[in-house]
Amino acid sequence: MSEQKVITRFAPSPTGKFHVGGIRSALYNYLYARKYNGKFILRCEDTDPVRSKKEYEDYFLDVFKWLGLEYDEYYRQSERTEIYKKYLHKLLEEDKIYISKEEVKEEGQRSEVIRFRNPNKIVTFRDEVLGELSFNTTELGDFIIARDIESPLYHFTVVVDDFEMNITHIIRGQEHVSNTPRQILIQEAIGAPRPVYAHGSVILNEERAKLSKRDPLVRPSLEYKDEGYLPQGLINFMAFLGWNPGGEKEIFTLDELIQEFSLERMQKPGAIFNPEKLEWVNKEHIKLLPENKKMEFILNFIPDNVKNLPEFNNERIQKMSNILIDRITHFGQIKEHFEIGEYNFFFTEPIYDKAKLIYKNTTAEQTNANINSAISALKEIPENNFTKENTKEVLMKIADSLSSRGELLHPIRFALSGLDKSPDPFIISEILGKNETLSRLQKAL
RNA sequence: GGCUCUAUCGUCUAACGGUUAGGACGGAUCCUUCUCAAGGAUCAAAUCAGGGUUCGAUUCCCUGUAGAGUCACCA
Repeated sequence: MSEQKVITRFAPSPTGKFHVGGIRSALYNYLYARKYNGKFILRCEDTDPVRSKKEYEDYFLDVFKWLGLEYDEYYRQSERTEIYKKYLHKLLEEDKIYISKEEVKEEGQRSEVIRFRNPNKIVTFRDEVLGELSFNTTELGDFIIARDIESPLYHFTVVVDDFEMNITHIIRGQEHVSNTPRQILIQEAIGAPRPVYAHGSVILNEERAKLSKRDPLVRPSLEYKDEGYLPQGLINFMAFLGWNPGGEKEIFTLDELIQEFSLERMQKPGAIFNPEKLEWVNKEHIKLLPENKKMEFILNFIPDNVKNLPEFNNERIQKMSNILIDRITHFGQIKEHFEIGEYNFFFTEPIYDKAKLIYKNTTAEQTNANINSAISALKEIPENNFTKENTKEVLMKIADSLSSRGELLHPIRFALSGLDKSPDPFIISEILGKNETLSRLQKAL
């Protein structure tokens, strides 16, 4: 017997902006399908006409595009009414479902719905992460599977579609375990085979509650894009929420995740979404970026008013790339840093309080003398060799001869940046270049 | 409340009967150029409790406790 091809699916409903929590299930299904050279199907579950919106469908489509999770097939349930109808008719004929008269208690309720004739049995199924699970379906009663023949409900459409699309593995969160027995009942009624189930851990917030829509943590996925997170960072982080490959390596590319992913290593206990860890993972992926990619991101996040500063130019940004990136965990922070003026001194002469040039309890005369000796030492360095290594060498020689290095280093750095906190004077002078450095030091005198 | 599931540092987790219970994030301390950042080093930090089973339990079983999920004419 030949191996059955793996087919997985992810089925979001377009009733809100697709949030990060959902990414993990999508990812697991994607990884599993790719690992076994199977198919990954994306299905838009838009059977609820009042809550489903086209804009939300476009939204999750954009998320998949951004994350680079490619799907092999795409379906919209709202376009499959005829298929569901066919099954509904068949089950009606077989008396496995029936049209039920209802007492109308609330506005909007129908006087007639379609109910499933519950065989009231014990349903037992094997879950790849939870083991064997058993439910008495009697308590479910004759649950409703369609409003009417034209409008089937979730449990029914899911089962029909999974059957029609030959889904072999259903990987989802444990919030769905209690849905499983009734879906199995429907499967048995339409004669569908039972797929492999794998119910992963629930993603929790800091309060240990399931991520809910109004949780500040479950932001719409694209906000992460807008804030300069890397898809590979978010993917790596989400993959590790409730799964891990066992080793000590933590930073994985998408391809590596495909290689490593396995159902057996999915976790049972709920996993708390820890934003700080995301920051770290994302930063690790930033470090992995090639230089030109880093530049691209940096440039995208520099505010326009900075780009209009007198000495702004891309070459200078290129030189600043390391100090910019050292200070961030996602690129949006570059924008923040520029917005509060952190780096303006690189493109325009700083304005500062002269008194602050003086280090601790040194005198103005000493400070002047120190700056002067720095100037003459710096002048010796050729313009085309004005590197941080060279400036460091000459400046440190002077600094070490003083009673404390700060007597020299502080006024130099401050004269260059005008800031209490800034990168070190060596890298600043390299970025500024010999002329600008000397001129700012001169001015400080 | 019913049903179902879960339980290792604060967090994500490793250890699938035998380890000084490992790693990472975060935290603390120190070092590395005055400051900031990055980097390096070191430290603190856990097997929910009680019973079994076993020569031996984080690991298997039971009870308790705690937590989570779910109980729609939503998905």
